[in-house]
Amino acid sequence: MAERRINMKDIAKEANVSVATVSYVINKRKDQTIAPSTIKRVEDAVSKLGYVPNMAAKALVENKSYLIGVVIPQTEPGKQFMFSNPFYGELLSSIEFSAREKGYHVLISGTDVDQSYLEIANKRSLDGIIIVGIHPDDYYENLRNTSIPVVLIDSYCNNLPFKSISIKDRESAKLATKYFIDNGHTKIGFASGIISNNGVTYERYLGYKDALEEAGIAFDEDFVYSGTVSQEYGKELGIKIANMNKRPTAIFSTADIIAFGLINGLKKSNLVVPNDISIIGFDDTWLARDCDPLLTTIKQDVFEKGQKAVELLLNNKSAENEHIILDVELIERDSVSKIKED
Amino acid sequence: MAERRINMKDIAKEANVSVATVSYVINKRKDQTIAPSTIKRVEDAVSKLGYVPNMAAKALVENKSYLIGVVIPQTEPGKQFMFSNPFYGELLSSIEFSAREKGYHVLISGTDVDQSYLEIANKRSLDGIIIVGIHPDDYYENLRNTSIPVVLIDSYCNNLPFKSISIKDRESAKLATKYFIDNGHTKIGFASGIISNNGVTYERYLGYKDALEEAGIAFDEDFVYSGTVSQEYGKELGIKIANMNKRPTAIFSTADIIAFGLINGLKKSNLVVPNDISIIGFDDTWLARDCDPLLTTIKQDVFEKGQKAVELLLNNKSAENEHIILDVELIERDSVSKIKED
DNA sequence: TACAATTACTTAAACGCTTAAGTAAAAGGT
DNA sequence: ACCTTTTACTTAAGCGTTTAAGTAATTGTA
Repeated sequence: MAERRINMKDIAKEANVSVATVSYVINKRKDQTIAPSTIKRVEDAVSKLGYVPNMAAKALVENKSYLIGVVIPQTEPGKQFMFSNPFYGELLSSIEFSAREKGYHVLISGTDVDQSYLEIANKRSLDGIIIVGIHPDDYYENLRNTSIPVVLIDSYCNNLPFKSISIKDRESAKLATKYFIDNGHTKIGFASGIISNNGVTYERYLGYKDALEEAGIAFDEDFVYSGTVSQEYGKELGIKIANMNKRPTAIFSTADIIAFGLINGLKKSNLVVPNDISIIGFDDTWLARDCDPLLTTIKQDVFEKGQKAVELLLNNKSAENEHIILDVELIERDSVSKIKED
Repeated sequence: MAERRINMKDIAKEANVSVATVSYVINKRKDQTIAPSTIKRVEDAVSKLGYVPNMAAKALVENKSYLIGVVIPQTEPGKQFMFSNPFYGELLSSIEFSAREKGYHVLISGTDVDQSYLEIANKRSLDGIIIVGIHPDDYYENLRNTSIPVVLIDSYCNNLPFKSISIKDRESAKLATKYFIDNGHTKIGFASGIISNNGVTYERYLGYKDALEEAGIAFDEDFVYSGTVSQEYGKELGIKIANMNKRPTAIFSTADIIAFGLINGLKKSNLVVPNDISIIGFDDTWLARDCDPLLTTIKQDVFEKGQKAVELLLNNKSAENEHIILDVELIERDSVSKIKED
C-alpha cells in the first residue's frame, strides 16, 4: 500500500492534542497561549514522525501561495530566456535567494504566452509577480486587471500603478558620456538594443544626450546605433563602424554584452580599443572583466536589485507605486583613451 | 469589500448544474457523459464570469501540484547560480518551455540549503525534480529518501535509482581528441573544472584518454589542467601555459567558457590560436561563435536535453532508472590547425 | 412489455490545513 | 467569597476542488 503522508492529524494524535493546537505550535502563533510542555510534545511528534506541512492545504485556506512569479524577457517568443546576457541570470539568482529567505519560492516563466501568465498567476494564487525588463506594451496593460502585487524591474511605466525598482539609468549614461568628454572625446556614439520608450534604454539615451548638451556638443543622429542586446549585434556593428568614413572616437554601450561584441568586431577590422575607439559598457558582468582590453563599465549592484525587488513586493506597507532607484558606479578599466587636445 | 474570486460554485449556479458537472466539463473528462448543451452552458459561464481554477484546491485533492522543481548548481553556497555559463540558462529555458506545454510550472532553486530542498519538494508536493549538473555527494544520498520522481541531467550516479539524461560525454571527448590527432597533434591537453567522479567531466576525461590510447599516444598528466568552469580560469590557464616550457599544441576544453578564456589568455601572452595552440570547446554556446578565431566545439542540443528531461520526468511508464543519452556533433570552425607531418 | 444498459446528471465526502468561537480550569482582584 | 481575567486548550466550519456512488430518465434488447 502506498505510504500515506504524515499530516497534522497524525501529529495531533501522537502528541495528544487537537489539530488546532498543532497548527498553533507549528506556526508559532504569538496570539495563542500554549504550555511549554505541550509545545515540546508537538515538536517531538513532528520530528519523530517527520511531518512536513502541506502547502496546498495551507494555500487553500489562507488564499496565499508563498509563491512569487518571475517573468523574464525572451529573445524571441517561445524561445530562450535572455540568459545569454549574464545580467538576467544573476538577477534571478538574487531574487530566488531573497525570496527563499522570506519563506517564498520562485516560479519562473517567459513572457511569450502573454495574458496567459496572468492566468497562471491567478491559478497559482501567486503572492506577487516580478517582471524583469521590457515587454510588449499590452502586456503591462493586462497586468492592470490583476490584484496581485507587481514589481517592475528596469522598466519605466510611470503611468501604471506598479511598484518598481531601477537604477539611475539616465544619470549613469550621462556619467559615462561625461567620462568620455572629460577624456577629450567629442564624437561619441551610443550603442544599444531597441530604444523603446518605457525601457532603460530610452532613459540611457536621454542621459547620453544630456551629457552632450551640457558639454555643448551637437547631438548627431548618425552616432546612434540601435540593434539587439547581443554580442552578435555588437560585433556586426564593430565591423560596420570600422568600414565607415564617419566614425566616433568613443562608444557608450548600454550593455556589456554589446560592448563585448563591439570590441571583437572592431578588433577583427584591425581597429584597436581604446586607441582608435574607446568603449564603455554597462552592468559590470564577467564579460567586462574578460575582454581585452578590460572594459570600463557602469556597475550596478545586481544582488541588491533582486533583493530590494523582493522586499518591495512582499512589503505591503509600502506605497502603491513606490519606486526604488539604486545607485551606480563607473568602474575605470582600460577601454577608454585620453584624447590629447591639440 | 474585497472581491471574492469566482469559483466552481459560482459557475455551477450560473450554468444551472452541480459543481461536479462543472468539474467534469472543465477537465474534459472522457469517462463522463455530458450533454453538448450542458457543456456549452458551463463554458459560457466560465468565460462570462472569468473563472480561473484554484490550483491549491486541485493540488490538495489530487495530491499533485503540477509543479516541477529544477535545482541548479551554484558557484558558491548561498551565491549565484551558474548562469555565467550560458549553457544553464538555455537549459532552464527549455525545461520551462517544455513543462509549460504539458501544464506544469517550474520552481527554481539553488542547491545550497541541501536537504531542505527535499522539504520544499514535499511541502509543495512537487511532481518531480530535475537536478542539473553536479552537486555534493550527500545531496544525492538525501534524494533517496523521497518518493518524488527525479531526473538527473549531466551527472553519472549509476548506483542511484534515478532516471537521467546526458549526452555521449565520453565519446564526444574522444571525438574531439581524435580530431586533434587526425590533424597531426600529439601533445594534447585537457582543460576542465573539477574532475569529480560522478560528473560529465570525468567521463570526458576518460574519453580524452581513450583517444590517446587508441592512437598510441602516451597519456601525460602534465597536460591535464583542472580548475573551475569559468572564463577566469581559462584565461589564467592560458597565460600560465604560455609561460611554460612544456606546452601542448592543442587543448580540449570541457566547456566553451573555459576555451573562451583560454583563447583570451593565450592571446594576451602573444600566442596565436590555432597556429601556436589549437583549441576545441564544448556546448556550442554563443561564446563559440564570438571569439576570435571562431571556436571549433562539440555541439549538444540543449533544447532537446531540457525537453527530454521533462518528458522522462513526467512519463511514469518509463523505467525506474531509464537513461537517455543524446548524440553530439563536432562543429568545425577555426580554432584547430593542421600540423604538417615532417 | 419488461428488464438491462446507457445517458446525464447530482449528492456528499474527502483532501489537510487555519481560525473564530467556545470551554473549563487556574489565577487575580476586591 | 465571588466575579473577572487569563491560560490552555478543543470544536467545528470552511477554503475550492475531485470523485465514488447514487438517481432518474431515456434508449435498447429479447
